[in-house]
Amino acid sequence: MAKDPQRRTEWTEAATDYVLDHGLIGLSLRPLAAELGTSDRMLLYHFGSKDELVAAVLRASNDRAVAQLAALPPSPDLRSAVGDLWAAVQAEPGDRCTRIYVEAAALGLFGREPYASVVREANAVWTTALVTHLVRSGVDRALAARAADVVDAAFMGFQLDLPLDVDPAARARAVADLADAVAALA
Amino acid sequence: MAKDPQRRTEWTEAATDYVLDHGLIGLSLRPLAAELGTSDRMLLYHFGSKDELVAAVLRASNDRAVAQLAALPPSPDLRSAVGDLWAAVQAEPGDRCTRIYVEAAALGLFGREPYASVVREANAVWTTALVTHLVRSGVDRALAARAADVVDAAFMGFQLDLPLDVDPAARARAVADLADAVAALA
DNA sequence: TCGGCAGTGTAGCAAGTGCTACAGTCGTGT
DNA sequence: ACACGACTGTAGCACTTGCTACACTGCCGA
Repeated sequence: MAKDPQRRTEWTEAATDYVLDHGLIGLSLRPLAAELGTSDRMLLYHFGSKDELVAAVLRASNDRAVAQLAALPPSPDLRSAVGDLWAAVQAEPGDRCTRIYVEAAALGLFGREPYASVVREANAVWTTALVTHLVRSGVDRALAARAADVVDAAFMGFQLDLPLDVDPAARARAVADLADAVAALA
Repeated sequence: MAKDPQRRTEWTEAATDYVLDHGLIGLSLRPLAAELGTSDRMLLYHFGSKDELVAAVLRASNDRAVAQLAALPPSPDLRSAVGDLWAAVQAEPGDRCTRIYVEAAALGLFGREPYASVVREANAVWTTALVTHLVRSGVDRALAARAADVVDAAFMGFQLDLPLDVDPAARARAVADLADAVAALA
């Protein structure tokens, strides 16, 4: 489809930045192309279709988020690992990746492609990253897998509420409660 | 704006059914109007704008979901209350209301109106309903409020993963884990 | 009887969508 | 020198979007 992989990867990164800023749901090729200094024509030429562009962007965004998790130093125990993970998820610049993931998941809620498929991939990779961090923090692998499922779900829920600007203290307490609760699974 | 409140409420309910079936994100007036046996012209006349229509639909959807929660008989304790709540959230027809809520929250992620405002309202009402059920189930009010925050977030996360058709047994285990974890907060 | 007004149908607008047809410009291999 | 293929700019297509202008109907009060 595309012959210049260099240009394609450059544009994928730039497009990811753009989407992270402007959101995924209303995404349209022409404004994006203008920001990249090109035209919708060129984006379609190099990516084949908007769907392929979106898929590439979502994968890139997910890669960034996972990389940020992987860079996290091990935590002393499960309880503090939950807090550390939330801090990592909330930290620039990965926080916006999670936001995009949530948008993609919403778009895939009714099975629409390519969102559903890409979200399925991304979710698997993301959950693995969570488990890996827990294991690195000394948590038993089986427990880590179970804890990760609960923690992942709760994180996504917190992320959905973020623009509601709930009291930050309340959110911090909720995260602490989550950590305590999950730690009690041991 | 609209002079015939009867017609407006009828259409609100019918439009809610339609949105519950087809999703909120790609919603367009003309197909919706066709399904209701009218025209986009009429919808705009009676609702004023698409945004007002959407707001009405979201409120109606949320009302339904909350009603389903309110109809739930009290649970014996906090732990089983979490399981019962999840069963209620998952049960027809309220499950689709949660899905729409997730879509609306995603649409409001970047502050876009009317989604952000309506989601803020809906979230408050929904959380209150969760707390109410927990209190009715004999949970201390302060604990119920904290548990509800964690449970709510986790539920939304589970909802996001639903179309990924994760292993049902794994999901059941995750819900059970959540219940155990939250119960440990006591 | 008549005027006004709520309600409705028809048609259309301006804007934006993803995508494509066509023509051109390069650099490169023969 | 020439042809070929990769790449790109211009223009446009067919379609959808929310919304509106205009004309018309019917009912209700004066």
